[in-house]
Amino acid sequence: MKISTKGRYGLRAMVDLAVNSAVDHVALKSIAERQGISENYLEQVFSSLRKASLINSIKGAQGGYVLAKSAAGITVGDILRVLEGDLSVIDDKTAAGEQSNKTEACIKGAVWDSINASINEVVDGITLEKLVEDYKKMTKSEYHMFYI
Amino acid sequence: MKISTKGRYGLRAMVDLAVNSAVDHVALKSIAERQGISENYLEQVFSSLRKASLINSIKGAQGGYVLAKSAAGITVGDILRVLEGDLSVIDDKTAAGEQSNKTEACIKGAVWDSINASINEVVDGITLEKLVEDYKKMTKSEYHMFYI
DNA sequence: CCTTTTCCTACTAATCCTATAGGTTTTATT
DNA sequence: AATAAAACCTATAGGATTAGTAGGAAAAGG
Repeated sequence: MKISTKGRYGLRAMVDLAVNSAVDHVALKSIAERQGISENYLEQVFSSLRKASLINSIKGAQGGYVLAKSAAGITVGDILRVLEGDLSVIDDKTAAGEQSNKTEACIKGAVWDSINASINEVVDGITLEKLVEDYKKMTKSEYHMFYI
Repeated sequence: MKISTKGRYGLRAMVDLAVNSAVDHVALKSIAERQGISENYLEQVFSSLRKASLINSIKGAQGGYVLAKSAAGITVGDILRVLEGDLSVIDDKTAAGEQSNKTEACIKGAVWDSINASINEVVDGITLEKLVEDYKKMTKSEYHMFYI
């Protein structure tokens, strides 16, 4: 029932990228440093995100990454599904295999399907843009707290 | 992001127990047979459920298990928390360790906390009694479909 | 007693997670 | 053209977790 580091790091990196790639593309190294994530490991995460067309890469020296579309058009669900696989609490194969059991079938209908639906509703309702706004508010308010 | 066999088997076994212990207590062996679960493995599951006071045991020959309280007083959340640990998608230690990271802190507030809340809302809103009713309806309707 | 059943603990094979390591290719800059 | 910076790719490995297996100890009914 846990989200792995791939999902957590990936989401953080996407927020970081959205915040920092507003002007220009961003090298993975700088994201890894800011977020305290191993460069090699983050590469694997970005590889998945790129193949899923959530980010684009510019190769070669002075290359880097940018969002493939606007932050408003990318949801947390889009990101997590790429990195965690589908977000249902029971995987489809297991469900299909045990569907012949009446007890399991009835639990699936009442419990698993409801949990899945509610998780998807949450993650599909939060855009990267929203997270960027939250982040900016947070850093802005800390600035005031410090200087006033 | 998956619920393990402990949670799935445990929930099935609890529904089975609720259905079959209405009259008398039930031997683990019979539940294991009906549900197609290894007896030894189900023992470990029941050990946890007993220690959490969700079921009571009668030791010795002709012994067995019964629900510790009415099916209406036991929720899916009660059962899953015993068998899966807490149902949050990020465990507390991880969250605390990375809380100093501003990006992570803002993701936690907007994403992880929301997912956790929605999962808990679902599982705490479904009682074992509800599942038993569903199960009975299901078997009843199959009976009609077959004979009419 | 003897059998049934709960209760307890140790072990293991397999899988998944979390990286690490090191190389290849592409491209801007000098 | 050479160099360096960066993306891109693949293999491997240690550790943790999962999903069970195995076998015996203790309790209680007949």
